[in-house]
Amino acid sequence: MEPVSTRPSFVEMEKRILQWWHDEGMIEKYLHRNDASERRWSFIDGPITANNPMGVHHAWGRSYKDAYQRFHAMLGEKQRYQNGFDCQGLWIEVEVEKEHGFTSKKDIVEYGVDKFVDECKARVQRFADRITEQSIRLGYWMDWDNSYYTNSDENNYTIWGFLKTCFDKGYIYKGHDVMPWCPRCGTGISEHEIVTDGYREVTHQSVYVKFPLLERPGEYLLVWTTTPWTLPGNIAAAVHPDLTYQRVQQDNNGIAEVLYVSKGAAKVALKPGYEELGEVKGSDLVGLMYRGPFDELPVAQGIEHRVIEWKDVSDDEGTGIVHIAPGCGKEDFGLSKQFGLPVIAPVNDEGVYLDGFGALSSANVGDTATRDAIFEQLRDKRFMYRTQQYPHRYPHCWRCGTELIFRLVDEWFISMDELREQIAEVTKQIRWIPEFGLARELDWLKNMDDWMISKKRYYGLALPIYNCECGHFEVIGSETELKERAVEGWDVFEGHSPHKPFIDAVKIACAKCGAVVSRIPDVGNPWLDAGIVPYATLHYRDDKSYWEEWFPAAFITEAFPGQFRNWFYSLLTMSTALENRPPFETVLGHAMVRDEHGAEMHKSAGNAIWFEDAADNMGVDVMRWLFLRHNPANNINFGYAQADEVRRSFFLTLWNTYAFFVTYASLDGWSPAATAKDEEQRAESELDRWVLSELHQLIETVTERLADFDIAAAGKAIEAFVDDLSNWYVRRSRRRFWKSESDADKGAAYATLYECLVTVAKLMAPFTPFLSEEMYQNLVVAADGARAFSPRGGGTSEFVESVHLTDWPVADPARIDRTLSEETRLVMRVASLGRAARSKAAIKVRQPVAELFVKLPTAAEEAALERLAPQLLEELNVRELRIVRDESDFLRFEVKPNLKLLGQKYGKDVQVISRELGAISDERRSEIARAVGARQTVEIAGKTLAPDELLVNGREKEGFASAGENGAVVIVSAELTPELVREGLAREIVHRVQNLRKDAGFEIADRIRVHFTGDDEVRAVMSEFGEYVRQETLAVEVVEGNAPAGAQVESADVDGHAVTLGVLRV
RNA sequence: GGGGCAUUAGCUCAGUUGGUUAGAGCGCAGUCCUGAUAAGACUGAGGUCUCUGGUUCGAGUCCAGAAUGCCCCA
Repeated sequence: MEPVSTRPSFVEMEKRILQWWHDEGMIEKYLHRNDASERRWSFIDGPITANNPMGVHHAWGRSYKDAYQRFHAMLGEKQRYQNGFDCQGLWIEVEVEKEHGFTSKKDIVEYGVDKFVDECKARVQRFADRITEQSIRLGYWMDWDNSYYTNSDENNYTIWGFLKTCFDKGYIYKGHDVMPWCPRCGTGISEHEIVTDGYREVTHQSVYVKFPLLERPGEYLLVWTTTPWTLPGNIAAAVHPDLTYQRVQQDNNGIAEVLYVSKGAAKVALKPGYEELGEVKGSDLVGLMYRGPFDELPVAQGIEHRVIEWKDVSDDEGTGIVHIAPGCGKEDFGLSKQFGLPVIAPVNDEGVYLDGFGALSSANVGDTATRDAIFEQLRDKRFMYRTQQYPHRYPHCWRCGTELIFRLVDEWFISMDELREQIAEVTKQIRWIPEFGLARELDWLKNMDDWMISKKRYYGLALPIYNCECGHFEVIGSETELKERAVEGWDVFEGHSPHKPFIDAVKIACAKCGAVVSRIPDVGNPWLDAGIVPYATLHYRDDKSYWEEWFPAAFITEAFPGQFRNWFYSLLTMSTALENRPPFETVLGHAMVRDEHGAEMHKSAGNAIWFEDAADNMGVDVMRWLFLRHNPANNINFGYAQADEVRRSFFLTLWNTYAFFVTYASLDGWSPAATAKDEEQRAESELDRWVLSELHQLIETVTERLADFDIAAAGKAIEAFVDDLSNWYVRRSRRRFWKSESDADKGAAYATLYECLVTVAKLMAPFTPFLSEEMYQNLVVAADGARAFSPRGGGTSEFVESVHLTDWPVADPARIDRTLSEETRLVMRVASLGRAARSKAAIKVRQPVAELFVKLPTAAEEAALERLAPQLLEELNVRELRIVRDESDFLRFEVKPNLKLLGQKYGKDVQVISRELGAISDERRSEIARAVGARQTVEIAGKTLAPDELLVNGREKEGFASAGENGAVVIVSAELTPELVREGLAREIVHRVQNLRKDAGFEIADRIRVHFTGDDEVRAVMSEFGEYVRQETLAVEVVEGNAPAGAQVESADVDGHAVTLGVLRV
């Protein structure tokens, strides 16, 4: 074994191991270790967007992906290890547009769609390569040469097949509707994309407008809108028929005007100073005709404006009279169909007014100048009432940030009418972690609209929809079908991927009228690309038996914000339509990464942590541990402070235990080959038996928690074990390792600690692949123990060169002794109380005390403590343990009602019993305590109480240093004899000599000579305990007198005695 | 506007079917332990368990309402 530094650099270690893995082809060996296995575990990777480098938030999900796959690999299950990249869609187009400084779709067309699409593909490849590198640095072991790309032909054609199935079932239709639209990107944005990512708080200049009533000169409807650009599209005004409206009179520059406004809105909407003339019902206004604000425009000729009724009108904001522009709002469009209203669609796909809008034509609705021009016109035409700054949440394009508009368009949809229920049924067959995921998904399914699958863009799935002018449309389901149906352009397309522009060269003949039909120019919604993955990557089209073998996925995991309506939704929808089966059995969702103070990470805020920086500063094992031990349902506060906490309190604790082992085992020339003969001996050590019991319980727990997708609990169990191992097992066993003779007990200690360390390395391999490998290489491979060691003590036949090629540890029930675990827990608790008692008595632990008195609630605990007394006495530096059974001079008693039992039995009389017990005398209390101890009944407040209906606790009396909890009381005798004081002084001197050795930089095995001077007491101590000091400090002799030159010397006051100590290496 | 979740120490969070003195980690103060330990132990300071009402012998826990925050859907 190589020496182990106690000042490790985990980052350097990771880089060294990464290189070693690479040199040895270790990933390949891992990927194929279970090729011959009959057992399968199917994980499907949700494609990561190959549009930017990977961030630390991706590292969270990828830590889960890697850890669970590693776990199942160690279980011997065959896997596919296929990573995926999401490679098509608007997000990539937007970035490529930015690179070129494009501002609109026209720029793309001028540049050339073919070149543009090629650049999108190139960008995707660039970032896929980058993410691959980063993932490898994370220790993520995947079949990197076999990653899937959603822009692949297979992925696209499999979606074609899905769309064809939908078409055959009659789900596909062309919709004519008002949809959210991004004027910059020139495409519709589906509601799936808006809901969370899209809404932002903005302030708009809203406007109150007067619509003059035709039949009532001088009277006006007051309407309000936050989108003034829609006013030229106004057709109607809607009121709630049951709402009360006020007629008010107000002076406008000397002219009295009568305004209609809902009663509830009047105060907020109206300018101050008006006279109430009366009230009318909304239904009274219905049917009134008014003059529109832009009636002079060519497009408005012949349009009549009237008041309609609409139950959704409220007067919470605005005026209670709603401006209706059917070409500019979803509900408005619905009303136009209901009332047979005409529709004016004012803008083109760039948000620019069409011809026929007078001075507004060619103006962009996104410009404030356009808005101001509209306001100016309203003032000129005396329609303006007033404007008002209005803050509200408004949808924006989730990719480019432009404010969306609502626009009448033709888009293609998958109808959810029939699918909705089926998807819900499929969804219920899946295990959702956290559990609320199921409800969340079902809620989405219940409320979602039809799936808008078209996008008027360039780089994406070519929707295989062929829409003939005769009204007939068809969906092509595969490349072969397209070839068969092609009537022209196949030669142009052949050899290209099914992307624009080449795919568009292919035309088919209309099945109905025979006309030559082009593909619709639209591309597909990118979630189609990701949702088809369980089919496309598993050879659904060309190898059904392979597909059946791996479908459905046992497990998927992603960050859940957004995915309920994105990836999870598209997976469920597509699989339901194709096979009516769940595409995955279990889904683990995790929350978001925040900065170390809980704030959202933003590039602009400067609090984002780059993956590479985190890897180079905290190390990826620490990063993985941070993520994996966290409750996935909660956001994680991620930063260097948290990382350092993990590194110090967990990694270093484990590492130092490991370093301790290697140091002493090397010193003693211990080898794991000796394990077998140590086996018998260690059965005799309570400590060995205990820690092995804990270890095998740990194996059980970690195995079970990982199998149940609860890796955080597994991680916390490992942390707890490492803490016990270091702070109890090693601490209590230290002298066994340290003693100079190499006896059987020492061998047992080495064998035990060795088994613990090697097993923990394996259990941690899915979490911290680097640290585990480092420990395994040194403990097992370097020690040539791979052949000789197995946890069971026998020899293994095969040399296993990496921890990641080993089998998962199996718990040995024979090793588990739960009673011993509990008993040791009791000793630890009593030790803790003992330290507290010492602390109260102000007697430091180095000072021996004569007696420790312990009162325990049960006889079983008393027996256990007596049996394990050596551990306790040594830990607390006490000569004798005295179990206190009856009330004694040290104790007084507390007697309390057992409310849980008494409450159920006596109801409100428990108050009487409680009062009575609180008021009894000390003598009576002692009597009761004795009676309860003897299992006798007790009379309280006229009730006969069973012993278990009272709780008796011992408490210390005044004047004794003690501590207690849960019925256990621990007292130390504070009386120190001169002999004890001298021994304490001897121990103090030993401690100081040890520190001098350390300060002098001596090796652990170095022999020294100790020189001392001091007063009579010191001299007496040295004559009595000199041999003890010598042995403890590895001194060849302890001599009185000043140390020679070159010695490490310290003069100090030790417990009131001036002492000078010097140490010299011999 | 509708629905869901949350609110516990300075910060981040646990808290079992309602039960006796509400916990942990970090941070703070002091003491101690240590030839593996940059770790650890003990003690202390720090809580109107968001508020109001109700059910109950008894509420951090159950119910209703309010406030605040987050999420989902309009």
